[in-house]
Amino acid sequence: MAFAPHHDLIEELKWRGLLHDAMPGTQDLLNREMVSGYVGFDPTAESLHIGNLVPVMLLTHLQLAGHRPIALVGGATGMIGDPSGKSAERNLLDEETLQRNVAGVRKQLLKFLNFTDGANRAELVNNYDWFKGISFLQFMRDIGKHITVSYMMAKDSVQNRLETGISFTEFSYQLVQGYDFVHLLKNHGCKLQMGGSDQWGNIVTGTELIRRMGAGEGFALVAPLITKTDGGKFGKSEQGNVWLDPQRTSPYRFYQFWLNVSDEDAKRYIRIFSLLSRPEIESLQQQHDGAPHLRLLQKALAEDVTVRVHCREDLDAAVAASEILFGQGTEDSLRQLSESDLLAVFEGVPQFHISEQELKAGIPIIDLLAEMTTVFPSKAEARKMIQGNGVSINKTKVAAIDLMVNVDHLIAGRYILAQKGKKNYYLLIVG
RNA sequence: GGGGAGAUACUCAAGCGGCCAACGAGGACAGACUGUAAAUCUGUUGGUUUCACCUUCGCAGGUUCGAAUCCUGCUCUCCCCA
Repeated sequence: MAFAPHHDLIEELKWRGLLHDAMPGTQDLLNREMVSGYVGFDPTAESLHIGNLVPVMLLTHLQLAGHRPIALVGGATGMIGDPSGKSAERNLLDEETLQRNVAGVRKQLLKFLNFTDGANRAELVNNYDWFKGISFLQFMRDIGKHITVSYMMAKDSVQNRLETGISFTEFSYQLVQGYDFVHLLKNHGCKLQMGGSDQWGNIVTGTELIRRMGAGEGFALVAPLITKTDGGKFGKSEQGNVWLDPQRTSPYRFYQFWLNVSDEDAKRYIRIFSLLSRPEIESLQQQHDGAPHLRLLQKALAEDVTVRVHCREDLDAAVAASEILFGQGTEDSLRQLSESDLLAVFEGVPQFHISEQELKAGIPIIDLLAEMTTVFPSKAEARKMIQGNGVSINKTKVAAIDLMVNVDHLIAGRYILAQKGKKNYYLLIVG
């Protein structure tokens, strides 16, 4: 039976801004047969972060086009360390951490693809499974023999490290990753490797190894590095990395991250990170240009990504929280919330506990924010911020520096909402 | 081994005996304007019991009424010659 892709993947990726480069022949291959393609994920942490979402999207689009995605967790490569983009040798992760990371990443990847139905159902593999049976000598003889040192030296990832130093371990990395490709081609019929553009060098070593080992032909496709228009690094918020793990980055913060993207970035990101169709996106963009203050693009983007990474309920809660915190929220509307609603809204917000005794006596605002809690690192800073009109209690600006906070400020009997600037909330709980 | 230069707050970078908690730039945070955007403007960017006091200028001592600034030793970095 002749294979027909659901659509031209390369064209789709191009339009979405997800295509940086592809090896010649890749497009033909994709339009000719059902292709298995893989992406590798390094278990450098227990959770993926939103930067990893880009290669995840490549797999997702691969599957949507009717091809078969393979997600690889680098249990073996993670033991070596990829020198790409690193300016210095890294410490090796201990095995226990590595195990935990592999398990964490694995679990997250399962969410994004269809692993159960259809001929093109996804597959999840761990390269440790095939590397654990290969001895060092075997590797040197069977694999290392095919690639020359000068070939390996020519890679940017290695070149950039010649001055500062690179261990043999990291130098060898590309061979290890390269062999993954050979293995997947032989055992899973996987002809395509995808990844971020920083992986191009490693991927090409793989296709080269395939050719020289006479294993057939490998193809490659990489996505561009995601940037921010203002030059900052993508994927960082004030709180640091934006993780997929709700324990590390709450769904609320996650949602807020996308909602806060600039107009320029939103136009690019919605193509890259959402699964909305081209007509939907184009229509949204048009509406957005007509009424930019409504931020339809950001909302659609945030909604789509939050639902896929977390779930519909988490999105609803995040939207509700955002509504209260940034909408027409006033002290009155806050006071009308029930305790359970309040807790739901502030689930992802940092919380502090304070004693009822002290509150009854009244606590100077400065002490409350800098001493009893760590909203501010020092009293001086708290004082300056209050004087600069940057602090609110229960959505009401603190005007007096010597404000005494007492039981009258409690909401729902035991909460106080402290706010630093416009976007930073803290929930103080009595008891 | 010989000679030279340097180490200042998140980063870069002034200061070279008192006017220095330390110019300036970047970054970060906040305020105003907006749209929880961008740009722009403004403020803050050691601590405290804040009109004053205390701890900071690689580390340890010393000179001096007084040191980031001068002297001695130590540690580290960079450059030149062997």
